Amino acid sequence: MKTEPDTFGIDDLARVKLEPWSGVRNFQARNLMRDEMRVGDEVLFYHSSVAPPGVAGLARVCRTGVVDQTQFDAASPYHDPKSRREAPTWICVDVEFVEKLPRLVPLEELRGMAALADMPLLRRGMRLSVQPATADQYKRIVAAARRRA
DNA sequence: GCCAACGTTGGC
DNA sequence: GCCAACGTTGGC
Repeated sequence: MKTEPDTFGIDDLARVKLEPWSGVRNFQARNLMRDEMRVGDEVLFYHSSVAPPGVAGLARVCRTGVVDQTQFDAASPYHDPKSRREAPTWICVDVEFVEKLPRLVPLEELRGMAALADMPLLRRGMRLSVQPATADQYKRIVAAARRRA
């Protein structure tokens, strides 16, 4: 899951412990949260729009089928006037803090890892804020962070 | 700040 | 349903 640390980063998640992943307004990303994620799924917490971008920490899906309340909030930048309460358009998940990695694993380093060649994150033009990763990719990134802390 | 990539919007 | 225009994302 990608996030801009200036807005909400791993330190913010560490502080609040649990956060509804609201504000996602892309159907593909919503479908991943709504249809693919399960309680207990491990999450790579990725910091974007900073130098350097990279995986900063770990989180976990702790609730699924969460109605994104910002869609009904007229004052929110994520307000969606077309969405109805009886059939909400935007469904997300709650994520809980697991840990801040001992070091940020930069995007550049991820690009250098052969085992990650197929990760959507590394594809050109990939902007999705929620993306799948395999268990193997997850383990390798965590291992890289611990190997050279 | 630039710009490539890509999603969304809206005219037709 | 097509597609050009536009807006956003996000690395650099």
